Amino acid sequence: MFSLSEENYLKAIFHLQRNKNEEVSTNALAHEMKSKASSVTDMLKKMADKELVIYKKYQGVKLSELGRKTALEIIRKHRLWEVFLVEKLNFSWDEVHEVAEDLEHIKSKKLISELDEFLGNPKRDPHGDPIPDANGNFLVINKALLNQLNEGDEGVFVGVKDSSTEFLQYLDKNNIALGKRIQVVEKESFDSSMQIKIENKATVNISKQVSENLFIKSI
Amino acid sequence: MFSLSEENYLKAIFHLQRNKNEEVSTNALAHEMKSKASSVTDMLKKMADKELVIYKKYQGVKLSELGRKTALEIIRKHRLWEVFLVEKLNFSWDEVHEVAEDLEHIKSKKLISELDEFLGNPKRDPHGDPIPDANGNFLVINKALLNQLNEGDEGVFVGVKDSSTEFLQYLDKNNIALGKRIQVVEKESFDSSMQIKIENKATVNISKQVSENLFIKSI
DNA sequence: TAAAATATTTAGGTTTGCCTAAAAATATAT
DNA sequence: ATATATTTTTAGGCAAACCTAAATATTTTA
Ligand SMILES: [Mn+2]
Ligand SMILES: [Mn+2]
Ligand SMILES: [Mn+2]
Ligand SMILES: [Mn+2]
Repeated sequence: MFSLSEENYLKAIFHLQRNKNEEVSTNALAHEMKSKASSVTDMLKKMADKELVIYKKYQGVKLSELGRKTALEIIRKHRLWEVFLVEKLNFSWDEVHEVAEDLEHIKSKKLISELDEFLGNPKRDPHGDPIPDANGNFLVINKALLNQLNEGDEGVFVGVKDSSTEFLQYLDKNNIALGKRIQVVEKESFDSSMQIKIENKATVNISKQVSENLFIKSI
Repeated sequence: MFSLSEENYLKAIFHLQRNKNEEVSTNALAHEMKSKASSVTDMLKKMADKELVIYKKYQGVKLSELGRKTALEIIRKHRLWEVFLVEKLNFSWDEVHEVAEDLEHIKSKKLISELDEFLGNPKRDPHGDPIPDANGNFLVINKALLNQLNEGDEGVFVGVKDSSTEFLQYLDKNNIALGKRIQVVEKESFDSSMQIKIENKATVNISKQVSENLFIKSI
């Protein structure tokens, strides 16, 4: 249906749009795609012709309904494969992204619906991100970034914003795993670092860079 | 490492070479790749530069050691994915080929070694073809095509030569499945058709086209 | 063994998805 | 409001993997 490159553009635009309906800039997209602005302009013209995106010169781009639907299909596949790799093939959560990046482009309706069922219709991937169903619907959970909580607040760690290998390995090392209960013990206004308690046991000090990449669901 | 197209060429050359060390002709390869002779000549020059093949103008082509090793890696992946699809995702043996054709190009050492283990290190794929191990070694079984047997001979059905959807579905319909014992009841010299007995029960009449595509291991 | 048939290669294009450099539009600062 | 900086687009190219048509080699046949 669509080329590998088109699919990757769709995903990138989707992620840059976030929930909002905002336009995405050529430069932002070039950065996300690790490519050049001129290449992006090229591609956006082609994708607009195919009605995958709404693009107006100098005005940025957003996904059309078709584009959004297609992006969600790819994200569904990406996240299902990540679950497969972790649950069935002993991958750790910091190893799955690269491989899923390729697997997400395999085109077979049956493959993905059977995989979904084989995995027990999981609702979230190993990083806590929601897995869209076959119609593109997914659960939006009420979560906040840890750095927005106040002293004494507590909640459950439900997702990461940054899912780079380095960050995930840092979390492993500090025993910060999905599903664990986290309490803000102290906030240092000077550098925005935080002291947190994990599962009422270990107390760790984390930098602003860490706390602004952890999603917490309040309880 | 190598492009999707290069990998498909390697596999095609491997299959056309069969066990023999014979040269493969440009035309044969074009036919196998569903492409044109001129495109094949183009590609062979590039692949020879990369030392994947040994190619001499007008003389045909064969795989280098590197080419053979790489081809076997792709075949290993193809067949492991086929097993996965049949054993874990409820695909039937006539549905797996197309999807495996794409999955075989995913590049991850860990993925394939873990998949192998997850599947219990299978030795054959759903069509009876041997699965090479990580070093490219595989079992060669002593088998013959059914049409080469004589009246009264018997053996076990261990593989198909033609693995097209149509042929596999024909076999399903006639209850001819891998592992079943087959006995030649009668051979019609006129049209080379055969009457065979399956598991000492059903007697079926099969055409030459069928019998020359079934591999039998004598017992 | 020479003509005819067939197979293979070369020449010259196309499309996709990239690139650099230059031009044009938009945004920011004075 | 104008000058400057930044962003975006256009122009012109490139490599991969195809294609058709024409040229050349090889094989077959008479
Ligand atoms: Mn991708
Ligand atoms: Mn993920
Ligand atoms: Mn393939
Ligand atoms: Mn097979």
